[in-house]
Amino acid sequence: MHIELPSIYRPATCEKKWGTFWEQEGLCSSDKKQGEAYTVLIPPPNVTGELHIGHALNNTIQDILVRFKRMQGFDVLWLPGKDHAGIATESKLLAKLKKEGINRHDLSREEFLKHAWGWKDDYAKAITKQWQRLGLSLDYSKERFTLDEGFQLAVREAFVRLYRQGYIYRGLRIINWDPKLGTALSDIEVIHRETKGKLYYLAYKLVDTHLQEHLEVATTRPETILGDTALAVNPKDKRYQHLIGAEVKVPLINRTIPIIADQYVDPEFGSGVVKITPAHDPNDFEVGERHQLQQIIVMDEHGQMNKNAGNYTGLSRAACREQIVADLELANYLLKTEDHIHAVGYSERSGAIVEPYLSLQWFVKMKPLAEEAKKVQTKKDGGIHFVPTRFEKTYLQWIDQIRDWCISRQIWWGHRIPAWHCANCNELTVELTTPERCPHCQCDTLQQEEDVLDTWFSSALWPMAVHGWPKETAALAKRYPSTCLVTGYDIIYFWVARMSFLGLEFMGEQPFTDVLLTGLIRDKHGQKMSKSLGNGVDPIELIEEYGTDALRFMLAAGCTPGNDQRFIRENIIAARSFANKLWNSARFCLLASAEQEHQNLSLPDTLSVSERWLLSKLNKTIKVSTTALDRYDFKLATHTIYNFIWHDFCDWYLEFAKVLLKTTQAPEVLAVLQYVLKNILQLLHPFMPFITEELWQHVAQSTKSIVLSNWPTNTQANHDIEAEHQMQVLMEIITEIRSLRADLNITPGQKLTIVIRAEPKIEHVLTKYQAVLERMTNALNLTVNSELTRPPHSVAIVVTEAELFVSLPDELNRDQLLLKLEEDLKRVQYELTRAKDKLSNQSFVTNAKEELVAAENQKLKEYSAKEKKINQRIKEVKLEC
RNA sequence: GGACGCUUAGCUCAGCUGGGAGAGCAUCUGCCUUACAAGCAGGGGGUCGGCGGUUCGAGCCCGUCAGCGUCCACCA
Repeated sequence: MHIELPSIYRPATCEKKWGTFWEQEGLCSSDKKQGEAYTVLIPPPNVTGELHIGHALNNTIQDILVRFKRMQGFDVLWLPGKDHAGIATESKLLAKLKKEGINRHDLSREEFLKHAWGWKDDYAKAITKQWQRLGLSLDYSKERFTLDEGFQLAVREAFVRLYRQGYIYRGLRIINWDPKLGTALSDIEVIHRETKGKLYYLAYKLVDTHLQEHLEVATTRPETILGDTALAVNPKDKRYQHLIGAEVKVPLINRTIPIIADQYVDPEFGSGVVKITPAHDPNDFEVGERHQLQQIIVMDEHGQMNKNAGNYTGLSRAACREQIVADLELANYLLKTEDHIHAVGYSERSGAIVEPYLSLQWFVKMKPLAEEAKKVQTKKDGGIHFVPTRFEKTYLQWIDQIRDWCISRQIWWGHRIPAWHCANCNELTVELTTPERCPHCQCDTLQQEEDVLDTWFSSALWPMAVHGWPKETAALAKRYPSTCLVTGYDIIYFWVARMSFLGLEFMGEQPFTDVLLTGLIRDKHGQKMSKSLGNGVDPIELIEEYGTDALRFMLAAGCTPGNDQRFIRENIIAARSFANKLWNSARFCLLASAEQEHQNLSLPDTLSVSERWLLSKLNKTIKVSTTALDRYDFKLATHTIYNFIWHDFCDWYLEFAKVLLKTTQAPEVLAVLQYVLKNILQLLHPFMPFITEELWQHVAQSTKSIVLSNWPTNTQANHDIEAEHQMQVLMEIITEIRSLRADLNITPGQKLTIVIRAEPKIEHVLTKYQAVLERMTNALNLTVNSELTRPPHSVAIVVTEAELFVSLPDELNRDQLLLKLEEDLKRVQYELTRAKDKLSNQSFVTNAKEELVAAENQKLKEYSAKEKKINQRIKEVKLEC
């Protein structure tokens, strides 16, 4: 086999090739293999736009797991899909249409949906392309969409069942209203931000002025006085007890409202008097219910004041506030204003200030679902395994203060609610399929509910619906629950909890075993990436600049589950360097064996020290990285593999190999090179799929693709203590000599003459590796013998089981010889004292673990020996002088 | 008002159940050594946020304070 590899790895040349290869060969399709099921469902990205770096992280993590498990022999399914993302998509699409001069009001529902599906197709395609560029080994044949036919069935089924269970109801409640988009929102779609506002103190005049002139009432939303139907005080508040039951006039409009007493009022806050606006505040709504107060809605669905607002009809919320404040001031109703910081709710999607709004909506009663989930979660060994575990608390916390979920949305892009209103008898019918006649009055004037469902309602069914639920499919039996869900901690409430609730309700089992939470990717200053700040990074741009494998490796190496990660460009550059390093180490191996018949070489039964050492290190690497991956410790896994490849393999072994390949040891070196390279490629493959596949094709003939190869296991030599020790001695000698060179400014051009006096047990190793030692220390005439004595004018270095005597060029001052020895002595003595101190501490000896005490004793022995030798050398040098 | 996280080398971060402070990048010195200058070799750099406690022994456990950050919560 003839090999031509360029000396720099160029990602672009092989990324495209292997992506299509995997797909065409069906290497990533599921259900082809025997073996335990390993199922991962991609969190379906919204079809609102293209993927960002956060997706790249999340998807890379899944791909790593899935490739790893596939190689381990699991029957892996990684299922792709996309989310229709109701409000998000609809608002983006509307903006786009507006730009094109198309007004939503000119469109029929059908026409709009046609546009929406067109939009969906465009973005779905773009996203798939991005997935492929990231090298994701999804089973593309199984892709789902949260609005596809199967989902339509599943959503209806879920809705109807919940309705019949009494868990879904329709009711007039205060909900979060987005006046910009004209739809209701759930509580968690509202983002609360501390906002500077004003607290207005208003005077409400009493009807019976004998009692008191007026009451002072504080409000942050003065425009809502138009909907006031009472003032409330705390029943225990002595200041106001005599006023309970009295009446006041609403400023400006002079409507008479009562003063009521309710526990809800905190006497400590403000004046202890609260205005009650049941139609525009959730708390007031509840107070209103308790006291049967009238509910006056003063705004329409666009946030404009409606006809109940009298003179203010037609004004926007903001304009109305301004006007009312001015009028109040003019009429002396405004006692004072104070600056006030309070939490204002903004719509997650439109950014509009959310209006608490009385409205007829559909809800899911969450308590019973949440309680079941809590029961399961708090059972010993039960529930979802969160990684990191602290997020279990987050999940339970939400459960404990759960409130009903408003699921109806006044938009078009989504699952239409399967409910029909009868124009004749006014009854409501909830059915799986469109009823022909009203079951109540038999008329045929049924009208389907206009509202659609919250996107997250269908997303909540993801783990079931993708496998065909409500049908009892084989896939469902095999793939539910899925093994691991990888998602951001920011959607635990939106998604994870709701999947869990509905999964338990419909399947009786949690939808996933593990939930791995990833964090956000922030910019280098720790700022959240956002479009408005312009500090985001495009994964595709990174891929083009550094390659997919570098991006993936960087992401994995920087990932600590549950924690945010900063994007540091230097890190991806380092990852690219690593890819290049790997590339060149493979080149070395291939070039070395190019002259040989390049077959799959088998490892000889007996190996030399350096080879045994390398395999021992490899086995440790396999062991550590395998368990790390099983524990979702991507940092440890990447770090371990990186370290093995760069330092053990490249820095040490390949340098040894350069010499050994010219000796009789060559055949075993070649076999080991090939064996280790293959293992390296496999270990790295989940992280860097493209480069490893490319190189695999050059190295191995055994399998068609590295994807199909078996994950390395520890079958070869296990932890080889003897070889590790002997290699350690060789490395120590080399490092010491190099260090000496640098310390004494001996240029590489100057060859050294070195004499090594070795203890008998290591002598044969040093002899065997004499040529290696010579090359790596740039020495001439390196002699190994147990009988050698120190030549004059040489530096002595005492290492484990050997002494080195390095003859120095004449011009070097003899004092430097002494200096070196004395420094060594100091170091050794420091270690000695340390060990002695520890061992003389009786408490340490009795309390510490046995191994620790033994280790200290061992040190004491070794360093004593070294100290003796060094002192001996010092004496000799001094005599010479 | 609750809950949680972070604070370790100039930068970004690891440090598993307590037993001698680590990596990558950056920096300094010397090398274009026949895989790789996106490289090689050799260095320097940290009172692990402060204080107190437990322990023979604390980056790690407990308490407390400070700074930064996130989530949740109806306080007008």
